[in-house]
Amino acid sequence: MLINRFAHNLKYYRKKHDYTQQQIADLLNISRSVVAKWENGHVLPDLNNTLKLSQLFQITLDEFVGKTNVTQNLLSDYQAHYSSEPFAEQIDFDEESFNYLIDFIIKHPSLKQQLSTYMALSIKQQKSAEKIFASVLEEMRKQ
Amino acid sequence: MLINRFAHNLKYYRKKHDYTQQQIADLLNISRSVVAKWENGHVLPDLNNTLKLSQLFQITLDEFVGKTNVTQNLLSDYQAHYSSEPFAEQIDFDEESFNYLIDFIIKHPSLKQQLSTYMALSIKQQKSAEKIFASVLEEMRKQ
DNA sequence: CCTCTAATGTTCTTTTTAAGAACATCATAC
DNA sequence: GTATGATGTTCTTAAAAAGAACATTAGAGG
Repeated sequence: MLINRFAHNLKYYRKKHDYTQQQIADLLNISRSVVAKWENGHVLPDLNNTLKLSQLFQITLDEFVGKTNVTQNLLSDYQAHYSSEPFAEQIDFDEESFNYLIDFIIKHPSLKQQLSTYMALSIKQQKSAEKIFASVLEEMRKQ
Repeated sequence: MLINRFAHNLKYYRKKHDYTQQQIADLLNISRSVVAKWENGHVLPDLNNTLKLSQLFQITLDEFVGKTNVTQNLLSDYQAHYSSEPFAEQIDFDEESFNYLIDFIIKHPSLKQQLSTYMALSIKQQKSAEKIFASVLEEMRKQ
């Protein structure tokens, strides 16, 4: 979902450059609450402001909206490693979403931490946890 | 002016691909006259439609809006994006565990599916889900 | 622990801008 | 010249975002 990807990326790059929302708002001559709504996925900005933000952060628009496969070089390493079946086909088939997944995790340290915790659990615990996650996610997906 | 550059580029690429305005409109599920207004610099499209157009024409968003200095090497982009703290150190120091994480996800399709579901939630829902996951994982880690 | 302040998130109203329908014009083939 | 497909414009409506005000959170310092 574009609005989510944009929200994540805006927040990520803003913090990376150590700006407050107010500072961004001042630079764009808009209200600070608008920046908050962009970052929380409530609204999308117009093209003008999107372009200005990309220039401010010195990233491409494609990166900003999560279009470019910025992790492609990393992924090609894994493709080489997993060139035998059946995983090669899996990667090829889901390449787009898989890239996004990697990028997402890189930008969400807390998620990465949770995944690390999850991986450190026993298999049995992992299965239990997975059932819980599945239920939670399914209920939320329905809303 | 962005609106002019966009207009010019849209018309150029549409004709290059031999589409009519009606065909573009059909692909985007919008009125044909809207495409005309985009092409004549009366209005700018939203980000969703801009992205769809760039994908349809297989051009970058940056080219579409006429943004300059877009030709960076993909690898250097990747390194630049992740080279500053705290993520550079994280990648450097945790590269092994990051590799393991990727490896783990590839080998657990159900986990990957759940992550995809998670990423498709709204930002608000993601935050709620994350709190639940954190609690569950913390309790399990203690056992 | 509490307090304070800066920073951020949300809601409701207003504003702005774009979408759409209808009409007008242009381009091209015959 | 006509006909038709394609495109351009105008006016109204709709949709989405902006903004102001309020609410909540995060973190520093005592």
